[in-house]
Amino acid sequence: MDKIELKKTEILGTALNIFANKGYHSAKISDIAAAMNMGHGTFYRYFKDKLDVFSSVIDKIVSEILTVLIKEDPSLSNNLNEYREQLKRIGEGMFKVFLKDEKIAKLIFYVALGIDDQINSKINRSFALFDEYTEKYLINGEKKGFLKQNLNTLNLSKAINAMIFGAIKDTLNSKTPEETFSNWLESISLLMLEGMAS
Amino acid sequence: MDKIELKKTEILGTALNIFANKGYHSAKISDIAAAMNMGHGTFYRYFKDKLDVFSSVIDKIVSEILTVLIKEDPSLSNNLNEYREQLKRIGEGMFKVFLKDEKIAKLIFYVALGIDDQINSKINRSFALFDEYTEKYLINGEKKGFLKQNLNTLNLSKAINAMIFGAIKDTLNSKTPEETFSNWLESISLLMLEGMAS
Amino acid sequence: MDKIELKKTEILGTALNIFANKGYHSAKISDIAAAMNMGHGTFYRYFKDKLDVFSSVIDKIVSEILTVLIKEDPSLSNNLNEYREQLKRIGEGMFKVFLKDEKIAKLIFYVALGIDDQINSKINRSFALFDEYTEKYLINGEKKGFLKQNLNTLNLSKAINAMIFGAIKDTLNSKTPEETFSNWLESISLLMLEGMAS
Amino acid sequence: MDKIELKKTEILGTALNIFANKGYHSAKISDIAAAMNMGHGTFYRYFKDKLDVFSSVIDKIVSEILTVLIKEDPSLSNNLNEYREQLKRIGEGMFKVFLKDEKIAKLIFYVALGIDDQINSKINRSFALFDEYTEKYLINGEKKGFLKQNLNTLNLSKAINAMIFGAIKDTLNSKTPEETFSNWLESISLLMLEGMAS
DNA sequence: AATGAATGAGACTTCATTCAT
DNA sequence: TATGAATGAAGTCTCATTCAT
Repeated sequence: MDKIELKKTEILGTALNIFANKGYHSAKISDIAAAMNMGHGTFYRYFKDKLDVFSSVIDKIVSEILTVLIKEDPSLSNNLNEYREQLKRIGEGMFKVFLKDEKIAKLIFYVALGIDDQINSKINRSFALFDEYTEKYLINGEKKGFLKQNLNTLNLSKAINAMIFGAIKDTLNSKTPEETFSNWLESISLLMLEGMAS
Repeated sequence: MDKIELKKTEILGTALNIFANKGYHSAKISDIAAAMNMGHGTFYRYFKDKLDVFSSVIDKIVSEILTVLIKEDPSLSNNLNEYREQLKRIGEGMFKVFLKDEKIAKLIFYVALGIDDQINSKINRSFALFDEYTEKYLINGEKKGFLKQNLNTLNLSKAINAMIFGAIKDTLNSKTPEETFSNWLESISLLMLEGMAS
Repeated sequence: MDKIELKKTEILGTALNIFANKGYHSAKISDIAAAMNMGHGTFYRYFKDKLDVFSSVIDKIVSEILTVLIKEDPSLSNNLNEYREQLKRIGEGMFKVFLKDEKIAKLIFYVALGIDDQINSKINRSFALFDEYTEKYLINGEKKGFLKQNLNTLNLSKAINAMIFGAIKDTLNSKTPEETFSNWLESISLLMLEGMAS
Repeated sequence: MDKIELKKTEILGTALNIFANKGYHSAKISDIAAAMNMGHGTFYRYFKDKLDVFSSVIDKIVSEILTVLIKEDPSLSNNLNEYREQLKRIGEGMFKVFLKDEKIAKLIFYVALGIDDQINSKINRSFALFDEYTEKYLINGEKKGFLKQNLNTLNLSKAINAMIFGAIKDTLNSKTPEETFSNWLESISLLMLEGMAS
């Protein structure tokens, strides 16, 4: 990574913080530059304009998340118990990515929405990727026989991810994030596997 | 409703459209005024400032949603089949509110986020109300015995609502909204009641 | 005085208060109308525009002051002692006019300045009248022999009036107006008659 | 003085002219910017807002006046003749400050009044300083014996300053300022020292 | 005669972006 | 390469004045 790439990365980190704290419109280029201890004109040597940094911040976040996601092999689990374990691991991974630095979740779930159509579809595409990935687990479970057959796997994946993202948003506002998230995981697990019917 | 109240309502409707189309920051007061065929100074006879209209738009939406929600009596269903029917009715109610005019969903789920702390907490409070309301159904099911006992009803309600809101957002982007939403409902229903485990 | 004249007078009184409290630019026509319990459109039936009321308020004040001034006959006093008495009476008259309703002084000495050239010259002309009137006393004193001969009466009148207006302004800001004003009168009297040289 | 300080000073000079010509409310930021041949956004790099420049203009004027005032030592004169000479010098100093650039007097005596409470008290405080300074001369004269004993020095100082400021205002409107001011000084001197009584 | 809804000119202020140094 | 002074488009809001009722 050359010097320029290095500086860009540094700016992205700073910008992420500022955007998460202030929102897109209230964050000023000069805020970012000031936080970097550089003249705000210098900013434009590294990014075309404000939307360019923001877009890059989103890119970086999405790719980080996908990196974590990909670590786990969807075809690993062979029975319900192993799947339960796997779910727990995935959940913990998500927790680490999103909540270790809550700025990331704030950006993806709040700040990035409604700024620009390009950003919108970028985020939608990422969520679609998440959905596809989750689906792989369901397909594995179907194949291995520990999940029901003929599930509408894509739809179910979307529903599961909706719960996961709900968990993350709720945890963001919680004063006891670890506990909150763990409660969510339990509920999600119950709904996914046994359902609530007696 | 007197003349002023009437005009305010009319402005609110127009503002909802403009905000949904352009987002909060890109929507100009003069856009709203132009769409109403009135001078932009006139706007300020009816609302204190930009945030005031926006806030009022949100209020109106939330109250409309709650009105629909309250129509259904949570203690109505006595067994799983009746509950399934009820779920379907609720889903269709939501569908009508949010998707009849997709602007409403766009505003609540995209535009309103991250503008202002007051707006944020207003929306959070509404979501909390939705959660409480959903919980009533679960408690009824527990009491009547067609749902498992000792469920963590609040957490489960949040998870269920996360799915419902996920359904709405997904449907917003869909080209065949009715079908999309109906698929979602089926998946939600499966997860809620039986789960996916074989 | 017909009905219209009556209403105009009433508005002038109200306007005087509002202008004195808020200053010319911060006082709104609607403030005046509201204080009169009338629609602000009605205002324009009685006065051409904002400057018109303000100008009329000034006119009214000036004419009131002149009325008080003229009451005293400059040629009344025949010796220094009578003149001293007369000075005291004049001072008390000023005190009554300006300080009974301190709004009047505030308007003339603060609010009215720098609004408009026409207003400026109107006020300057009034002050010139005061000067001329004061001069009559000096001329009388000269003639009667209790003042020095060959005084530059006009200049001295201006200087004396400057002190009197200084007294009024200072008294405006004082917490013990009566005492403050009486101290001023004493000093003015000393300077006018004996001077400070030992 | 660095570059920024230099530019601020330049703007202050321009602003003084514009405010004196148009008055506070009619003077637009864009007037100042145009007179400086700069974009009106540039103005805000140097001053927070309109009131900020105005306040700074006043500060500058007051400090200039005080500088002139302090030059003369109140304890310098030892007898009436020396005091007369001194009075003349002070008068000429004032004349130079205020009337060399009549804008200054216009601002202090007309424009600055009634804009803002902070400005008001700033100006009142300056006038109080003038009074205190004038009082020092009287006290010196009392001590040296060429003025009467037991004078109410503060009150007399206020009265004297009122005459001086009256002189300045009158001179502002005069077509022969030097002559007008010199006439005033003579009258003031007469009143201060001998009085008019025969 | 009285009203007050409507108007829009006009002023302030912000901040992304440019560019000369 | 870095800077930060300069810019001006753009948007919010106010309020004197008009005019239809």
